[in-house]
Amino acid sequence: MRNHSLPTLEDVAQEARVSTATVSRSLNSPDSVAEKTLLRVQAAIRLLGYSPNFGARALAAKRTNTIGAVIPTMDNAIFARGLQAFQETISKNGSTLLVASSSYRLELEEEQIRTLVARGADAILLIGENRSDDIYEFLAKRGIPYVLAWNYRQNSDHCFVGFNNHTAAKDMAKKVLNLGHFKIGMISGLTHDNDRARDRVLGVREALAEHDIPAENLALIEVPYEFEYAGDAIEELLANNPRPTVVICGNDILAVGAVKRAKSMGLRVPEDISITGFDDIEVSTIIEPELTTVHIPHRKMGRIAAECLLAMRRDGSLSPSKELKPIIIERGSLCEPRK
Amino acid sequence: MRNHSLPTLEDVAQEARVSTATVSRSLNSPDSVAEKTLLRVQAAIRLLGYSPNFGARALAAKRTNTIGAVIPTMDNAIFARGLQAFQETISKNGSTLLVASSSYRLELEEEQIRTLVARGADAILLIGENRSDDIYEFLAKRGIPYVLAWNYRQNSDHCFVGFNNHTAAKDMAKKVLNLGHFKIGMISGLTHDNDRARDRVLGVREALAEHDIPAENLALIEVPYEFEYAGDAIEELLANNPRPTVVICGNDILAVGAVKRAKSMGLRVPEDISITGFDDIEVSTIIEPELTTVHIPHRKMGRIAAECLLAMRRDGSLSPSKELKPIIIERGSLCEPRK
DNA sequence: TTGTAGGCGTTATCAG
DNA sequence: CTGATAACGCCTACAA
Repeated sequence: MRNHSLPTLEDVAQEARVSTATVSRSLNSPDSVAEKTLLRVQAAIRLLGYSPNFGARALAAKRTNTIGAVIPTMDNAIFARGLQAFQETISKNGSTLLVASSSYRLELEEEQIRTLVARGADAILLIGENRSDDIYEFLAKRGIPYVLAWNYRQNSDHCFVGFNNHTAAKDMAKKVLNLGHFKIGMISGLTHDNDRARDRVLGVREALAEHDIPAENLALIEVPYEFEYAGDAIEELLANNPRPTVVICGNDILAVGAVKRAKSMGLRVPEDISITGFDDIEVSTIIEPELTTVHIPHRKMGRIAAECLLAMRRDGSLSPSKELKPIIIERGSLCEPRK
Repeated sequence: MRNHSLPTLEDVAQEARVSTATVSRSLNSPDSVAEKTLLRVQAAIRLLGYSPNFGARALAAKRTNTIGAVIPTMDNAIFARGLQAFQETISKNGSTLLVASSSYRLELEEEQIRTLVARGADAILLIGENRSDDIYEFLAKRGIPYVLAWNYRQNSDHCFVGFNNHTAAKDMAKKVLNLGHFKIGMISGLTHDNDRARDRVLGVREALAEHDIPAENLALIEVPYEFEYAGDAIEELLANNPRPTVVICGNDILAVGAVKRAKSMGLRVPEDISITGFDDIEVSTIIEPELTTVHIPHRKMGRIAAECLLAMRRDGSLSPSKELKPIIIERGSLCEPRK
């Protein structure tokens, strides 16, 4: 298992009886090489099983064709679909994807970003906008373009590719309120360090305010994005008096956990308690009843984020933000409150 | 967004009034540098905001500290949990993970592997063993260690970190048969190019044979790992006469799809039709009834695979294979056939 | 269209 | 413990 010193540009050059420069050109701009020469070089490359050395190439060309992404977690499906689309677009463009996950922890994310950059990532995908200015400065200083996905803001210096979490959540809340719900529970993800979660809470709050429902009518619990926590949370919410008739969840994972627990407590969903989700990931149609939730076009978001990033790297300029429109999907987990 | 030419080793050396060699040593083997000098160097590094250039480092050191992984898909949860654990272990060791997915396509996988290697991956995680010899030769020739996960074979030249799909599926089939089922349906993933799927089918077949059940009693359908396909498949199976009393599924995704469709056809699971899964991913406890399935210790597998890979890279020798033991988890989707 | 040659930022080998 | 200095493999003006 030793490193039988691989063939280099030089070896290929000798084999093809040309200079290393010509071999390099055959690789990077075949058009500028004579047909005959090109063929000879390619033959030599195949014969020797040559493939370029990444480090050397990165060093000389000052780019790696590598794009980094730091996502909060790979453990559940929230980011899976979007990331898959992102990666497909990236590799279709001849670049590779470097992934790291931060476990929703800011300091870890910062470290991962720096690592990716050190590893030569020449563009980066980040989730949301919530991180220290240091990092943005760090990236700016190195001229590394980045896209912030899963969120959207107007008039920002950043390039967002995502959706307005605030209005999306607000729309869902309005739908809930229009149905006649008056006493509301909400299970949110941890809002500390998470702008998406925070915006969703604010959206719900705003909807209540506009419907002249007192803020005390909203019982809010924050938990990590895990089934069990959501279960405990809904149990707590249901212990309130008067008990809420609906529980708005910050995402589908939480909603599924809440539905499961509610059912195991002997409640019927949605007759006894309505529950709504957010994201429209796979599980939302596996649970029974299926979740009424906010559909996010994850694949589209991933693809567009990739396109923006590639464009920014290519042109060296800031790409305009792209806003995607969430849609509420009505399935079975939300209905009118019982009289 | 300019590239204000970043500080180099040389800059740091000047600032700290030492040679570049000393700076390099301060970074890579701090112990071999005098306390005083070290402090001066570190101060300079901080002052200048220096961070080493990856390409140059890779070029000079002949290693990248990058580990690659090619998985069939990131789109569903099958590999998510294991990969997350893999990545955690990798990064705890100061290496980074490079991920690519092959969409279950062999030629794409080959391309991805070559790309990862070209990108400087100095060790690689692969799923299963089913690929051309060319690739194994390619890796061997470059001295790049690899681990094959999600499968296990004895007396192999490869390092496997996984489980015996054959016996795991066979055990499940035996449990089914011992319950008295006699007419069996099976929904498998596409076995072409997929050794895990193939082994699972073989395991089921073998169990039948040992129970003296004629091979014709097994109705087998192969489909891609997607809910809808599984739904169509079970519909087809249930149209058989006599109809099977149980459907063994190649994984949980298929099982969930099958359960959903069976229920929507008005059948009760498991009273009218038993259905079993494989993997024990999240969805298996979300569907109702919860899936009786084969539990695979995904996180453990990911962690161990990483440890093996790191060891192989460190020692330059083949690491022994590790076998993990699947366990059948009994939940509600399997019961005795009705008389 | 092709070749020459300098340089990219580190590491590693030797002396000192 | 520290400092020169030669690789490392490729890219890219610049020349021819």
